[in-house]
Amino acid sequence: MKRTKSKPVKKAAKAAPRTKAEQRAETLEQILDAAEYLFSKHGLYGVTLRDVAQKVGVHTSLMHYYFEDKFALFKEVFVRRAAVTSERRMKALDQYEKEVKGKPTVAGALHVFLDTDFDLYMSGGEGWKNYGAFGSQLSNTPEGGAMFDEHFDPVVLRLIGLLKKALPGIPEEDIFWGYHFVTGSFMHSLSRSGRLDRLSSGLCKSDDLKAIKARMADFMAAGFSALKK
Amino acid sequence: MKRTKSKPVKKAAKAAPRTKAEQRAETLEQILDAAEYLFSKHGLYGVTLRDVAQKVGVHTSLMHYYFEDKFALFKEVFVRRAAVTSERRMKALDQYEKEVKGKPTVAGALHVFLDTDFDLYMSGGEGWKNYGAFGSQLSNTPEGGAMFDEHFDPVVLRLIGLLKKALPGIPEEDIFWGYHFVTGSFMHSLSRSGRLDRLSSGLCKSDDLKAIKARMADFMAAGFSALKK
DNA sequence: ATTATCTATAGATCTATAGATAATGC
DNA sequence: ATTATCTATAGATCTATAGATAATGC
Repeated sequence: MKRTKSKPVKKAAKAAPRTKAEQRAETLEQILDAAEYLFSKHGLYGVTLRDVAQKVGVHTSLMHYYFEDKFALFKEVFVRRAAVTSERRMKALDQYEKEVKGKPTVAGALHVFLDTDFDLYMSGGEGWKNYGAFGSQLSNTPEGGAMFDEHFDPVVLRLIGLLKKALPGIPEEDIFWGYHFVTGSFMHSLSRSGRLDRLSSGLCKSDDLKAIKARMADFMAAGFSALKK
Repeated sequence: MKRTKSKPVKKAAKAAPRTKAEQRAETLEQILDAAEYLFSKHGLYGVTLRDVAQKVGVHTSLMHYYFEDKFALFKEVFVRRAAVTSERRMKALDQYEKEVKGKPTVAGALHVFLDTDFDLYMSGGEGWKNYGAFGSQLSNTPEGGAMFDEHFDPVVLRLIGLLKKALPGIPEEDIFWGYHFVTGSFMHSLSRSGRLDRLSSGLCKSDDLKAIKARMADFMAAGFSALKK
């Protein structure tokens, strides 16, 4: 199963970068973008450093100039945007709690947690879409586990805290299970795998994040209410 | 990131198989089991034919005797159990519809669809658990899409049909979106990634399919009810 | 003077095939 | 006589490094 190689993405007539620092930053970003795209399609082991270099339009050995090895590149792809989304969500949850004066609802907290990220993936450009697919693959992977923990657990625990406040009668483990369902659906949505398109004969498009955002938080909030026995 | 090689799994003192057909079947099964395990950990590209051969305890070239190439082996791992689960679920849904005399409920249909499979993964032994992790990785992958479609769409459309009956007022696309959420959570559960264990400080175990089965169908059924506007 | 990029290449896999050997089957 | 398994090996990558060249920086 030979994969079709993608065309180099580097601009033919690149405006000469002024300083070395700028050039470094530019090349780094191009490498990370190319790697992100390729990893999102084929995973860590399905991409070679040569693939990445070719897509950027530079020599393979440059990969080792900027990154220790392939796994270091992979981790950097993960970390680069993980910091952005975590911070955004954390701030949004802080603000939400302030707005509701410490009395959150399940639907409210879920809307903030999910919609904030959906907005980012919807309007952040190709890079963020690729990152979503990249992360969704990783999330169902043993290798991915540890990376998610380190970078996302703080925000997730922030959300869990709000859900506990909103659901005082519910056993803690039920809230974790509820979150487990939420994150599975959310990650699957970011994969935009195209399965739903074929399953529904085109009625729904799996890359229609707007449609998903419009439904997901309320769907899940209702689910939480079913945990009350 | 060198992975630790797993020990060969072949019995030291294997009871000599009687016929060639039996021997063939036995070896095939060992190869598929080993491949299933390894693919579930590292994905298609993260496993070499040599890895599989070593785990079985035979020579690499035997892989090519039994399978055209690596992808053929991968597909066979997928197909082997896909047929089993699809048929089981299909029968269970048929029986359910008969029992309720053509008047299904959302919760009822989801319980049959999900619990039937959870039972299989819970009591089917190591092989089925590995297959669950294998499939969950695949489900968020572009490569996986097409394979799922072919083998699972019929049962899924059977479920969708029941949900439509149970929710006559709801637009068809909402039902597909609801299913999208269900399958994301379900597949994530089969990954048993261990993330939830760490997130919840051990309160929940991601391989506790019994706990998931006890909550998921009702959680999702409540979610569907939120789609009514 | 320092840093970004490329050339050349070693060493380690990996896939796949041809052909030999060992075990079952009439 | 046929089929299961192994030996040996070709050819194609892949990662990683050493050292050269080209571009910026004082």
